[in-house]
Amino acid sequence: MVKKYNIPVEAALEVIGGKWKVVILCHLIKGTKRTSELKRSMPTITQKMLTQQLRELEADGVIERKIYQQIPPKVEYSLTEYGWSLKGILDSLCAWGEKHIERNYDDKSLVLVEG
Amino acid sequence: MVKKYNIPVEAALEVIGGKWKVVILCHLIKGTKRTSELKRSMPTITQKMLTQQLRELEADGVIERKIYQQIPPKVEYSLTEYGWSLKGILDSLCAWGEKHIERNYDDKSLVLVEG
DNA sequence: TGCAATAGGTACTTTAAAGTGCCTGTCCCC
DNA sequence: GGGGACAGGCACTTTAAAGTACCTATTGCA
Repeated sequence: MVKKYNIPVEAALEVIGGKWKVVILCHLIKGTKRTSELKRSMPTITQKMLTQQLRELEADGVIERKIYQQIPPKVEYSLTEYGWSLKGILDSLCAWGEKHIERNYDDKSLVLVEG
Repeated sequence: MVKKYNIPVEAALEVIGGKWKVVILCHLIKGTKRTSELKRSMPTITQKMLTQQLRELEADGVIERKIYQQIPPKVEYSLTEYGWSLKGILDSLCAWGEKHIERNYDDKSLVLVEG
């Protein structure tokens, strides 16, 4: 039985919905990142959630995982060509988030960590 | 204590995140809608979730609630000016969802209800 | 007279998302 | 030889999101 959508946008939400995926993609849009770099960029994500979300994004074809056969392990994540088709959405979301903060808080350093 | 964001896009997700808000906004972008119209457009949402999400969107200033003092009750929802600043994001999300379905399914009528 | 339509409210329960804690293995450095 | 960096896996638990069920009120209509 195939998943049914009442409106096509639900298909997009299935790929980038949830608490972390958009954030991860916003980091990867700035360039290829190692697992540990991503983790440092997202201090509150757990190792498990990071791996899980990366796996799902990979399964949906929007990111790519490159393993370097070395010790200690090195794994890099980057957007696929298909993932780059999300760039417009991600850029707009980031910009809107900034404007939203400016609109709602006089001093945005109050809401942005290390801001 | 104020909520802290590690990256501004998190502020956007707080407003339009979750299972229903983007879908609701995608309907309202087509024009003002009554509660019952929204409900009919989203057959699987429950009355409670619809009301709850509408209240939150209203509290965030992206939609407006207009009550007509009549019996039976009539309530209309529409985007506020601030809500319209989301138009670009919503349009792109809808378009991406459509392309994603076309990319992943040969026959999109299989995944779109009443499609 | 009894039901449908309208737009909810509220208490409770379920389920899915997210988080915790502990485990692997190898190499380098102190 | 103990600890950290690296990239996870796995079992379990917690919490937040979502869903169910039942309640309000008024009017018109069959």
